[in-house]
Amino acid sequence: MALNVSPRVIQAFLALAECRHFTRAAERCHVSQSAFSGMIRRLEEALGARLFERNTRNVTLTPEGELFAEAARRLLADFEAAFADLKDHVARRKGRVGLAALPSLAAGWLPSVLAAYRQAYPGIALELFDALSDRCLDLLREGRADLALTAPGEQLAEFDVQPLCSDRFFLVCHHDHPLATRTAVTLAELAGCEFIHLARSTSVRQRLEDSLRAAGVPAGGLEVEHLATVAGLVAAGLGVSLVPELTLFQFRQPELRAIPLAETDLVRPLLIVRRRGRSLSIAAQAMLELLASRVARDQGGP
Amino acid sequence: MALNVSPRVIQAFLALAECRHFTRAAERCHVSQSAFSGMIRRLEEALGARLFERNTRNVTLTPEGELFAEAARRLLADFEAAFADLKDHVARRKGRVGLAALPSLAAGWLPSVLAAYRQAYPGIALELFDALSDRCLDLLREGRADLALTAPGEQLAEFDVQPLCSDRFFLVCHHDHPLATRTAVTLAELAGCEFIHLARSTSVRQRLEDSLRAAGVPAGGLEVEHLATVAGLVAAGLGVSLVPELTLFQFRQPELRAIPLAETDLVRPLLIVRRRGRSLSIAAQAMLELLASRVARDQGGP
DNA sequence: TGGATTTATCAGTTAAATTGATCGCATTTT
DNA sequence: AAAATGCGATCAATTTAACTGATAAATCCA
Repeated sequence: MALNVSPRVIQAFLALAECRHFTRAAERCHVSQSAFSGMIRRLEEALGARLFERNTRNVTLTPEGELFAEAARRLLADFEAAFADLKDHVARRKGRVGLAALPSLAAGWLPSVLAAYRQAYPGIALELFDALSDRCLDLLREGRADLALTAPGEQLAEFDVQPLCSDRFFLVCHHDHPLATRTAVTLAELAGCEFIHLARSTSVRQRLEDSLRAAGVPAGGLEVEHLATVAGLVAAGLGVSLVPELTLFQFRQPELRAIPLAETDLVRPLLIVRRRGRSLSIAAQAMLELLASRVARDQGGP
Repeated sequence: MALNVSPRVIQAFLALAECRHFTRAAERCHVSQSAFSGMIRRLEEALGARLFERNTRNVTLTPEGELFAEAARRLLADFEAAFADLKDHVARRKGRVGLAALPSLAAGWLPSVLAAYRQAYPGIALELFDALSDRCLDLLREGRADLALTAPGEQLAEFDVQPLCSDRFFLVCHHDHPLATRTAVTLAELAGCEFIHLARSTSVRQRLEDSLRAAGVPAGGLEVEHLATVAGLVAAGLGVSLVPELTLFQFRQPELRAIPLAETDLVRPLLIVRRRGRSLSIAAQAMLELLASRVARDQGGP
C-alpha cells in the first residue's frame, strides 16, 4: 500500500535517480548498500512497477520511474515545505496575532508593546482592533482577535480571564478650578462639581456610575463619546471629569490638570480575555507573555 | 526529522482531527488506541509543536494543528494521486505510445493493429509517425517514438532490433503486359522491361538495387517518390515495378496486375527497432506484445 | 464525592528495518 | 583467455521500531 511508503524511501528513490549508483546513493542517504537496495525493492513492490532498469554496471530510470520521479520531487518538496512552514510558526518567524483592546489601551500603552513585539518577531503579522468592550468580545468570538484587553462585564462568563492591571482614576480639571492645585482629591470633594460624563456604553462610565451617584455628583450634565471631547470641554471650563490613568495622555494640555483620586479602591481593573477551551497560537502565546512581562516591568500598572 | 513521518501518521493525524476522539480515530485506522496515541505523540515531537489540545474529555486542534491539517490534507491527496497515477500506468489505463513506421506498414497493416490496441487500452494515447527509415530512427532517437517498424540499414547498429516479418516482392504491371497472366515471374524475365523505380532514399529501392542490376533491368528509367505515382505510371503503361506485398493495397486498380516474384529469397525483412539499453514503457511493451501476436496470427507475415 | 469514560503510559511481544558478509554477473585489465 | 575489479542482490543475525493489552491518571457528570 502506498501509505507505507515513507518520505525517506522517496528521498532514497530520488537519490538513486540522480546518482544512478546504488552504493553512492546509499552513502548519501547514510544507510548501508544492503538497506538501500531493500528500500528500492520495497518501493517497487509497493508500486507494482519496476522503477529502475539495472544490472551490475548501469542503473537507469524506466519510463515509469521517470514519471514517478516528477511526482516524487513535487511530493518531497511539498512535504518539506509543510514542515518548514510549521517550524517557522513554532519558531515565531511566521504567524498572526489579532489583538482587541479598549481605545485607551490601544492608544496609550499598547503601541510600545506592539513595537517591542514587532522587533522581537518581525515575521508575525499584527492586527490591532481598538474597540469598546462589547466589540472586543465580539472580535474574540469571531476569532479575529486572539486576545482582548478590556474591562470587566457580565459578558465575560463565557471567556477565560486573567488580570492585566488596575487603572487608578484621576480628576481632570481646568487649571483655574479650585481643586487644581491639590495633590489628591476625594470623591466627596466632587459633590457639587459640573461633570463631563463619558457615554453609558463605555466601561469607564459603567465603573464610575454608582460611585458618582453615591458621592453626590449631579446626574445629567454633558455626556460625550470621546475622551478628546472630554478634554476639550474640560479645557473650556465646562466641568471636570474622572478618567483612568491610562487615558491621561489625552489630557496633556496647558489648561488642564490631573489629580489622583484618593480612593485607591476605586480602580478600573483591566483584563486579558481569551476564548475558553481554545488554545492560543504560538504567536498569541508570545504576545501574552510579552504583555505580562511589560505589565510587570511597568511596576504593576502601566 | 520530518522525513520519518510516514503518510500513515499523517492519515492518523487527519483521522483524529476529524473524529476528535483518540479511540474512535484509532479504530478507523485499524490500530490499537495505544499505538495511535504513540503515533500522534511522535508526530508532535517530530514537528516540535502540540497539534491537539486534549484532556480525557475533549480533543481539539491547536491553531498550529489547524495549520498543519490544511497542509496534511493536500499532502495526502497528492501522495495518493501520485501513486494512483502510476498504478494507472501499470494497469495500462493511462500512458502514451509513439510508433514510427514505414508508410507501407502505416497505411496497410498497422491500422488494424492500432485499432485493436485502442480497443484494449482506450486510455493510452497513440501517436503514429509514417516516415521513411531514417526519419523513423530519428524519431526513435528523439524519444518521440518508442518503437520503429522499418527495414534494415547501416544505422541500426546503435539500436536493438528484432524481426517483425518478411515481405515478398510482387511485380506490378499493366494487364496488357506480356507477363500479366503469369502466376509467378522470375527476376530474369524482367531483363528488358521498362522499369519504374522508387527513389533511392526508400528502403525498397535499396533492397532491390543490386538484384535489379544483376538481372539486367536497364538503369535509368523513371524514378518517383510515392507508390501512388508508381501505380499511376504502371497503369498508364509506362513500365512495370517491383513492390513489397504489403504495399499492394496501393495497386488495386482494374488495369493492374500483381504477380508474385519466384525468388523467395528476395524479400524485404521488416524489423521492430528500439533504443538500446532503454526499457520500454508499459504501454509500449503492450504494443510490442500486440504486434508480435498479430504477426503470428497473420501467419508469419501480415 | 463516586462512577464512568477517555487518554497516557508501561512492560512484553511482534514485526520490520538494518547490517555485514557473500554470491554472481558484467566489464576491464593483464 | 584468464584474472581482477566493481557492483547489485541476497542471506542470516542483529538491532530498532512499532504495536498490543493492561493499568494508571485525569476529567466530567451526577
